[in-house]
Amino acid sequence: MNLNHHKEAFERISDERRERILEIGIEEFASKGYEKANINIIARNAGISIGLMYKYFATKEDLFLTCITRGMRFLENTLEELMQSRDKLLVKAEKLLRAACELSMKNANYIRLYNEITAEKDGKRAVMLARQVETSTSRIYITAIAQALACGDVRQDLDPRLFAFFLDNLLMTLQFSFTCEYYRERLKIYTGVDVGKLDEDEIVNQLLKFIESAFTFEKQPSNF
Amino acid sequence: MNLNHHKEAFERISDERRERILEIGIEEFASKGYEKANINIIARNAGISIGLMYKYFATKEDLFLTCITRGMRFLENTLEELMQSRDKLLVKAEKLLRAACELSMKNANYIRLYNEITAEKDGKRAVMLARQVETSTSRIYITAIAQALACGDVRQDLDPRLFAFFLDNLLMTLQFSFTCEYYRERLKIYTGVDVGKLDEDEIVNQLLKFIESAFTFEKQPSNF
Amino acid sequence: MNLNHHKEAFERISDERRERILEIGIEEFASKGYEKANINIIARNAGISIGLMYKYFATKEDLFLTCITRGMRFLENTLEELMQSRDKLLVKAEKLLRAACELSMKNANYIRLYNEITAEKDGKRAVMLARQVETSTSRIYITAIAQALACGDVRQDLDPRLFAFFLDNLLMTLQFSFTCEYYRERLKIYTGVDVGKLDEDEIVNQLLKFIESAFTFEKQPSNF
Amino acid sequence: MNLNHHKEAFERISDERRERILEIGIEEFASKGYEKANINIIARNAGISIGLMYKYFATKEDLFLTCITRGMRFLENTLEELMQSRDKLLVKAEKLLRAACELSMKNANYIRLYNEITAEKDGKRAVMLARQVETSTSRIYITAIAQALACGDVRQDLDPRLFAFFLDNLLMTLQFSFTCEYYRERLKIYTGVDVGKLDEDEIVNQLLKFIESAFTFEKQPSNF
DNA sequence: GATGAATGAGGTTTCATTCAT
DNA sequence: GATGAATGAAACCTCATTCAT
Repeated sequence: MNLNHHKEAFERISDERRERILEIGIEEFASKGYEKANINIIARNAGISIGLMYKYFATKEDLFLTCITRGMRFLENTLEELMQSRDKLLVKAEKLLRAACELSMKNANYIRLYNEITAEKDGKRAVMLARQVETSTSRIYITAIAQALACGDVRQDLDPRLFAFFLDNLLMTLQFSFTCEYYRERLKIYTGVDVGKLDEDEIVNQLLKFIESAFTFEKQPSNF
Repeated sequence: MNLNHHKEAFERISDERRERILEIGIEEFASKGYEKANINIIARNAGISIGLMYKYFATKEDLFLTCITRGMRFLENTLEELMQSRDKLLVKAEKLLRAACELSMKNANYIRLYNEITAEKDGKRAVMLARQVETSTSRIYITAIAQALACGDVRQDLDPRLFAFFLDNLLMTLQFSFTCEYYRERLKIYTGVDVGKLDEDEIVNQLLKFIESAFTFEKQPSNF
Repeated sequence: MNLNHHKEAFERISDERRERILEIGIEEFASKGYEKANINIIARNAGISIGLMYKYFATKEDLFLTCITRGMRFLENTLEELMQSRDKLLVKAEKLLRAACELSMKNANYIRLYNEITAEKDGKRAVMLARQVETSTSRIYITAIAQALACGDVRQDLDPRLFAFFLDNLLMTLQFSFTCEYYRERLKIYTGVDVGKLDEDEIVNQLLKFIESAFTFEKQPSNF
Repeated sequence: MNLNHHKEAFERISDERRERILEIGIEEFASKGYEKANINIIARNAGISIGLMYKYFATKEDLFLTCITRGMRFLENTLEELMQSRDKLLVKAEKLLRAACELSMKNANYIRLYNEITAEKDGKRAVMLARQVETSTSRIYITAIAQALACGDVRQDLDPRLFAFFLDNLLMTLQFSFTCEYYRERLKIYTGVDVGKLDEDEIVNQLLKFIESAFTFEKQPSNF
């Protein structure tokens, strides 16, 4: 699995230029989607010639993949930082949710980019992208839950892998709901609240309750 | 909100042909995405000329919207049928999860199509699509949860709208995980199990636990 | 020179339907021009099927030519009627001008159709059209002027053919100026008067002066 | 009123290429009309790719408008040069007529292009084109006639705006008659002379008489 | 005679990619 | 290294015309 989708020349340029190209690329791909994004426009907005762009990236796809790598690494780093604390799982979960809100404000494009790749149709590319993006993230979640399980902090009948999966599903959709057009409208429909007047704290609090109960309570035999 | 995106002529043709066009269209849009889908290919595969296609639909977008309407209505009907029983909420939830699995086998393309529209980038179209797709669904969930709340079947501190939202998030991602390339690989990474060898029952069972606890247990004061 | 551009079947239908088809056709060709006119729309507006249209006319061009024939014959008849009086030339001229105004109100589409054919680019079709439309008209003008010349009603140094030509040029452009989009705006620019507030009588009076002097006064030797 | 209908890139290319593109474009539009003109053919004939054509012009219409602007500016300049002399009106008129003949030989396509726009059916475009083409021209004529009126060189009862209008009508139709297919055949019919054997001088001379008398003689009371 | 569903060639436009300078 | 002019395949869409019923 090679994460390098750029040519050598791209490594030799100044950090500033490299950042600018990726930032502009992410903005374009996140706001228009892969197909509608225009590499000529990215080059212009980044202040370099299209010819130079092709000195850095062999194809549009390679530029896209490099943007993805960059964006997803950022999200991953944010996650890693949060999760390496010694907090209990649900404290981490709360931090995660708060961080998700903050990311949605400050780094919406990274999340939109993530949304774009979750809709990838090409089988091979989807597999490659998923491995690149999800491997490390999933490990972090699974490990944390496994630890919590070992400590007895969570219900003993849960499967760490699957509960990690459900947890990430909730986090992912929450982030999409704060940043991506379709999901934003969907959230509005569910809450009945107009966009902009959304009480994000209330959502986080309720989701926290949801997760907390899901993770901690085992069902007792009942007629329920 | 007009759900009719076809021309009159489309209503006059045989059911068989109408179904065929939509089926082929859904297949194309679901497998390639809107931009890469090719209406010439859809026409050819549906066994009609491109000119005739344009007698039925004014634009590629209209064909797409008609496919969406068709696919989403199917999913909605399936949901409605399930939810109109007098079962308790968690029984319904289990039925939902089982149905989601079945849908993913038999009607994968409908779900892939849904996945495609959740990545819509154009603001106005996203809003239109979300309203068309989510309005009825959200109402069904919210109503069911509100009833359960009234009956005391679920924890009293939950917000029906938000819990409906979380529930649908879990269901939606589950379905994507069974049908869409990226999500499938992601699920594989989380479970560590090779695609095809997936024990879907185990996933459903765990998710059911997850949901059940989330919905029924209120946290008691603790040092947790 | 065959003026029949329709199939036999077109002669066998009721006058009413024949009139309707031509009227609608003239409307479409006059308002959109030949290329943009849509024969399917003409059929629909005329209340017949497109198949039947092709029973009456072999091609779009044939329909167009039949519309032309019809419209131009009407203009020709109007002219003939006016000119067969025993009035002096300038009285006829005045009648012509008044008639031109009236035609522009009541039969604008015929004149717009005439305008359309004056822009014909295809050499052969242009020749055919000109012969069909101008032959009789020109003869009428030339004859009238020749008679006036013989009677001594007009200056003796004029060439009847060329003065007929100039006269018709003035009449034709006047009619275009009352009915065709470009010429209407052009007239507005020349007169400085807003469309609709145009004093058509004043224009006719001035043009009459213009023509009268042109036709009647011979230049005397002068230092002018 | 923006006369710039090209993209920036069109300004950066060599004069030679710019001229070639416009020349070829004018040729195509003049000979086939707007609808039938084919930009792929224009590009090929101009020796550039279709992609490059679209680097210069956003749409077919923009290319057309740029051709128009170019052609009409040429005609306007020619007129301006002629009319800025201190000659008396009728001397100018004669020069105009002679120039019209010459233009018809050397720059027939410009006049054919003018003919094409006079048949414009779309209201808004017609208005825009008329303003672009006729504003300056009309002013030149009107001013010249107003001056002649002030000097007593022409009859005192003429309206400068309308007589300018009539004069231009005669000039315009004369030019069309020398260059445009339909009008050429029409002229042939009026004169009875075969194309090519036309005595243009005789036409000009007669038209000069026509105009001269129209402009200089006031009708005296008569029983005419 | 009458219908209108069906055809498909052809035109406009986009944009990833190349390459001479 | 850097430029950006140039390419051309490919997609959407229109509409004159055909033909089975």
